[in-house]
Amino acid sequence: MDSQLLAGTLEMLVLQVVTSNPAYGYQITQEVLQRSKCYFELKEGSLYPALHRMEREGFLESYWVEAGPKRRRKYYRATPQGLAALEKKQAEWHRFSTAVNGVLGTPADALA
Amino acid sequence: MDSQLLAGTLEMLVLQVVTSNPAYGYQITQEVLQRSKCYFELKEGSLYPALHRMEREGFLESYWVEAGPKRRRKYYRATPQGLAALEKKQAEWHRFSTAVNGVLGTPADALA
DNA sequence: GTAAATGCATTGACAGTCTATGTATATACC
DNA sequence: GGTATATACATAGACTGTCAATGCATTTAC
Repeated sequence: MDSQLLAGTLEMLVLQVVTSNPAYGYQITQEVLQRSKCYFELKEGSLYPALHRMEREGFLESYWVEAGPKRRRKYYRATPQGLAALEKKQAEWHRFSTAVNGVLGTPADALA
Repeated sequence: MDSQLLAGTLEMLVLQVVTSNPAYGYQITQEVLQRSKCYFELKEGSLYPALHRMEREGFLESYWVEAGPKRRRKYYRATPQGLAALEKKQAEWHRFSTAVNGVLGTPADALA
């Protein structure tokens, strides 16, 4: 995983995951790990600041769930603003990757 | 242009451009602008530090060319190490974008 | 003659991820 | 019973890299 590259996409990835279903921190790391075929190994130092940031921005809501006598999980789900932000970020990602491939001269049919 | 996204790819884009032909700073910005269909508007504050950084790392070589009685252009070209770095960055970019699309659930045939 | 484009470069602000650390429970294995 | 690993949240300081702003100067178009 390239952390420089991650910078611009982390929020989009997290939003995408919690849009399918509400999820808690550790679960999000596992879900992203799995969907990316072990490419993205999210670190706590990146994930939690991002979650708190997006909650402050109104993209996410959170609630606690008891998961055993002494274990709590903090679930996050996307708000309507979060959904809108996700769509915007997806469109931006598409423009960006198209632009990069344009500079690289990559033919479209090489992108499988 | 999203500057967060740019972060991880700027060096690759510059290397790609000067690999085709040696180029000077302003020319690189125009070439990237054109190849990306006006998506990437490289700023001096990003480009020049990157050029100097890559020259220090041995990825680029530079030489001055007179372009008029009182105008000089500083051309950059990729070294063999720069070429190797470019190939590595391209492979990393490919893995990265594949991973992102995997998380987004984007089907391969949607990537044109 | 004057505005815009060309050309190189640096500085300080800012954003975002990383490593390292802290605290604690749950599980698997011997 | 003990120990290592996985689970679970969170923060602090280091580090990297882009940005806006600025500076200086030449060339071109009107």
